[in-house]
Amino acid sequence: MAKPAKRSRDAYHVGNLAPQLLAAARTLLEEVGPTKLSLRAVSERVGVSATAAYHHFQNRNELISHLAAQGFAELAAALQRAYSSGSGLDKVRGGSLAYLHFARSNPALYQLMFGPEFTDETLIPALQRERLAAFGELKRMVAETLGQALDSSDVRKASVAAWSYIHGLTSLVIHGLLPGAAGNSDEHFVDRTLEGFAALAISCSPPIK
Amino acid sequence: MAKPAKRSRDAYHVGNLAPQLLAAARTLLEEVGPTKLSLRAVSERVGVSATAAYHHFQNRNELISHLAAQGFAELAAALQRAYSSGSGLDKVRGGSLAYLHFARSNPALYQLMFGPEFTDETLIPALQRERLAAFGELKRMVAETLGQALDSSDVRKASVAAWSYIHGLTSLVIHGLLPGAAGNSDEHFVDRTLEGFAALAISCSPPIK
DNA sequence: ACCTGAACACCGTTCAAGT
DNA sequence: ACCTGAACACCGTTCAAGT
Repeated sequence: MAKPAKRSRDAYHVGNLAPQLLAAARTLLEEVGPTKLSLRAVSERVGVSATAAYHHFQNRNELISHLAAQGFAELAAALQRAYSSGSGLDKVRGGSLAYLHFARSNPALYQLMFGPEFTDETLIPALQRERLAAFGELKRMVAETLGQALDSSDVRKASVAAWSYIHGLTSLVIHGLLPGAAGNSDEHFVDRTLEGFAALAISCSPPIK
Repeated sequence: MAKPAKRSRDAYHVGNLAPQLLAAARTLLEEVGPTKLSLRAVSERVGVSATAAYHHFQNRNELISHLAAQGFAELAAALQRAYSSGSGLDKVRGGSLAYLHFARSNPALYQLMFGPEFTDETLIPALQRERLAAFGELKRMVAETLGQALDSSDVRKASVAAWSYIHGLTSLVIHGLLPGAAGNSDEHFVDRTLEGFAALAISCSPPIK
């Protein structure tokens, strides 16, 4: 709320610098984009020296890892809120809308979450955990629409399929690869692609004898 | 083939520096990843001053734009080669395999192609053109499996759906978000997700009366 | 026309020193 | 324990000067 005024001289020790840095990074992220988020700019915005962050995070990667973890936690929560008791299609549509809406509301964060900085196996525990939690939420939805156990083979396969679809659509929309990506509603994209899948499913299923 | 030996003093003018820079950038890209590809490192590898590139490209963004354009052109070619005259499912499977195989063979390039550097509308013509050409190839495949005209509404919707699916799957595999992403074959991922969609389609279609 | 070198404004990161 | 300042090795980019 308040502007990030210069820290007064007597507040040499901050006490809660880590969360302040994360908050500043979060807003800066959406301002400058995922590739141009710099530790120095974050520190300056908080009003602290350029190297202060190193007493709370190992390096830039650990800072943005926490940002990404935060993003997955919020995505999981959004999916949970989207719980729908309608038909199978209603559940899939509801979840897809919640997913796409979260990403379009936090485009830079979403790009960061699936960005190239976290490809290797050296993920911090928080990121690994929240990522799994978000995917777990998706699996729960799929299990319900299929009416099968959470750990069944069908649910695992269908969950990866559903995640591929909604992540792919989201990614294309956010990066502006779809014509009119800016002007159209979440419902527009989700409903049209769902119709597209239905058409493909009919053409791909072997003719019923 | 040959090592990028130091340019001899008499070759002050190179003549074809632009393609040399692109070639060096392409190999460096896969070595260091899409975010850490630096103009200076590319120039050094070619054996030219750090600022020479600015006589052939406006800036770093234009250089990597050409790289991305190259990537989309190769992706389009790969999809074209994957032409399959089998059933609808065969066509979708063949195209998906070609797509995923291209991306897994050029992971950093694929990440660059869909990276955050090209979100705005200021795309260079080459990139816009090749991107459209690649998507056109995908549309052609979808039109054939649906048995409908290239510009029909069904084909447009199903094409975005298909692109969402395969881009999403590819992205998840490449970024290592899927368990065992490294060890499994292209066929494994494509066949399993295709089965997953089939299961979802059955649960989502309204009960046949 | 094509390339270089010095210069500027940035980065991430380290380390000794301050409070 | 927590933070700063100077320092190092990098960046992208500009601009005057060299060939």
